Amino acid sequence: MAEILKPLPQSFYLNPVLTVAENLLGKLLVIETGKNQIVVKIVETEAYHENGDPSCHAHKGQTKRNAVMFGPPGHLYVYFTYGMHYCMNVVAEKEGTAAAVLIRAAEVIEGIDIVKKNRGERHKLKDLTNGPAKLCEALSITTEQNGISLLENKTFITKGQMIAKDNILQTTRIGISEGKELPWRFYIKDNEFVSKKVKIIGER
DNA sequence: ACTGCGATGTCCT
DNA sequence: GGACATCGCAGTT
Repeated sequence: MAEILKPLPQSFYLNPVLTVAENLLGKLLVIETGKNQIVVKIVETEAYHENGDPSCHAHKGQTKRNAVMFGPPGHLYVYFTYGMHYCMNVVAEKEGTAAAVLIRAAEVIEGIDIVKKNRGERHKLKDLTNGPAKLCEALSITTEQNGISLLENKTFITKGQMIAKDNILQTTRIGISEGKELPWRFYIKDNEFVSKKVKIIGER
């Protein structure tokens, strides 16, 4: 590899979850897999918080499944859903407060061969990682990784491209039935790896 | 382009 | 027993 990549400090994740969600855009997620590594650029995120957010898994308090969300920031919260899919989140805010950012989509920077192998060769490039469960499959993330630290050198997030405010769009979240009105989804404008194009009312 | 729907297992009430 | 922070495929316009 060309350069040394360093994990973001825990202080990055200690911020309010909406701040973390927005600031994660453009950052690089690095997965070391044996002698290879996969690097992806985060292009779409959603924030979830135990307070005021009925769609958050921790909305009704701590359970076995959501326990990691209550733990220290900078760890991975992975859950299984729809009988066949995994979704990955980054735990934010202080220990004892349940808050996390769902990584919904990313763009592969390095390790495309491994990603194609994980996802299946039939897919088009942009369909490899343009959704939360697709991303987990691309990176081989399962509940085995639930709770791991992002502050060490195996799986971590590092500084990437700075995204100008003008190139960040904020909308309501996708695939939930409660808390629909909260504009807690962030994505990079015009990025082709974003999971869903949204019709913005009033735009031509 | 969009719409509907089946697959499938775990957690929580 | 119901819900589920989804995906891929088939059918339609």
